[in-house]
Amino acid sequence: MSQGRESLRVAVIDNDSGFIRVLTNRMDSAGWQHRVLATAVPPQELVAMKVNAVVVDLGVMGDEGWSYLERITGLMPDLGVLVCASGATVSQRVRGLRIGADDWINKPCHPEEVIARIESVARRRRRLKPSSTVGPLVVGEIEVRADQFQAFVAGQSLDLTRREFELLQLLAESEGNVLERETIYQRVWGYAMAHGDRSVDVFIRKLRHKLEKRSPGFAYIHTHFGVGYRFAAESSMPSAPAVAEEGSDRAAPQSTEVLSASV
Amino acid sequence: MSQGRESLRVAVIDNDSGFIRVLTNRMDSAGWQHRVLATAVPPQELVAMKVNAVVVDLGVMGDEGWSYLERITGLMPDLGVLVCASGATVSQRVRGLRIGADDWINKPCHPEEVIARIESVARRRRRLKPSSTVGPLVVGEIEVRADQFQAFVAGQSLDLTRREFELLQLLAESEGNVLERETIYQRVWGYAMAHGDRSVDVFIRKLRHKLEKRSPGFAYIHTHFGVGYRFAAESSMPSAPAVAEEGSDRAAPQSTEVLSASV
DNA sequence: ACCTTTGTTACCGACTTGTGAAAAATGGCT
DNA sequence: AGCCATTTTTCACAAGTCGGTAACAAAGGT
Repeated sequence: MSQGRESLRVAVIDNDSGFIRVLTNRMDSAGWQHRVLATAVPPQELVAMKVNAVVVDLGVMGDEGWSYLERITGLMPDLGVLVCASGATVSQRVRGLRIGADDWINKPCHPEEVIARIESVARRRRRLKPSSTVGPLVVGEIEVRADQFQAFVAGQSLDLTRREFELLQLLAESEGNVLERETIYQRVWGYAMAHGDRSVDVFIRKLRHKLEKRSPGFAYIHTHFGVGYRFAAESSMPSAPAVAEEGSDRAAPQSTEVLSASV
Repeated sequence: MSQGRESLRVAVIDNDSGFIRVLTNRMDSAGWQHRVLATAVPPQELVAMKVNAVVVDLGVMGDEGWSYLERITGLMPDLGVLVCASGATVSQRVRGLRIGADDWINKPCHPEEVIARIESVARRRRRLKPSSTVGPLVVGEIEVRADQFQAFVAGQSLDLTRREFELLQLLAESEGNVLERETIYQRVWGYAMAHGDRSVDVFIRKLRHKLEKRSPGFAYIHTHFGVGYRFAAESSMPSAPAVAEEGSDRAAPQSTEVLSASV
């Protein structure tokens, strides 16, 4: 499992240009995605950005600062909040932490410490909910559920083994794209594919078989000769129209019809 | 506004008597349970104390400090760790945070701020609490009662031991989801699972046995080879009608609407 | 035609899990 | 303290399952 150093998404709410410049530099070299905001934004917007943590200087908001802090910590308990303010007293820091901030560091401060504290806060937050963030993935009639390590068609399990599931998950995630064998092997097996290794082909066959069993009438895995494989739900019925993408409503081959609700 | 201020359990590893006196005073008035240790104790002992957080002065351990810190953060990812040391440099603080400390505050510091930071570090507990406050948990024929540390079928106790109950409770709470052994061990035993440890398997067997005794005709614990276990009440009778749950059939997806168009 | 790439099947060894029992630890009791 | 009953952990072995390899067939490309 190569979960370790995942790139964080961080929002910075501050207008101290010097501080921002050096901080964004550090975040860049750490490979983090970041967004700088000169002023407070509505909490909804922070949600939409899907950030793991937010660094905020309460100074930019004046008296609103406290209530803003309270709002985002109350609304988004999973968000890491690091307050980074100039010349705050002990009682101010205590107040901020009590309200829900995860950490507080006074300026002037070393950017490396800010980075380390963001990491720490994000690490702590992530321990909370490791899995529930990933919603089920739907392609054609297939539903891939990471929390179950399984895929389903109309509620019926495909009985995939671990490797089979991981392969299907990778394919489903990159729906529509052609993946070369080397890429697939690298991402599912975790290391480079030896020359002449046929494991990918064999597992593709196993997957095809199980997909066909539970969802006949669709072809999911398409071979691109000399290149690799592409995953896409296509009707294999000669007379039926092509795709089964979301939104396409048509008569099902069997007696059961599957409607996919949202993206 | 701090509602369910359940008393935290905190261990303090330090020998600075003045600091300790004033800190324990504050913890007492906050209603926390605490234990002061003049020297480092084996991580297992911290596990046994079931503390939510530990405050540690790396000074008391000399060079061992770093490795000790590394050990406890590695072994107990859920433990809040607040380092509280005298005159640490930025790079030392960064190193500590990187190793896994949740926070670092330099002495001399105001005890109220230490209290607030401990709270902040331990705040993740809030999430799990509400589940225990709600009524007993029912899955299939099984009723799990957290207030009694027992589970029942038709009013009959399963005679679970403490560990058995905790394991069953965890499984029942995450009904339908596959839990990996490492996760189970981490959440029931409280620290990281050693490689090759079979305790989870053994207790799963014990649970299965007791569940089978009191509730035959149902299969509750399902093995996912190479992954872990999933808890769900499924009728083991071939012809018998299904579950006493809201979903009428097997592990069913929630995000997909299945419409049967049969005549 | 020729060679290369992919499909398909069967099999064996390695690893995972089930199972019972012994050993160790825990906790109460006198 | 020592003793006993219960619980937890560890161990060894049995039973299963899966993954990767090899070997051959089929299909695609030149």
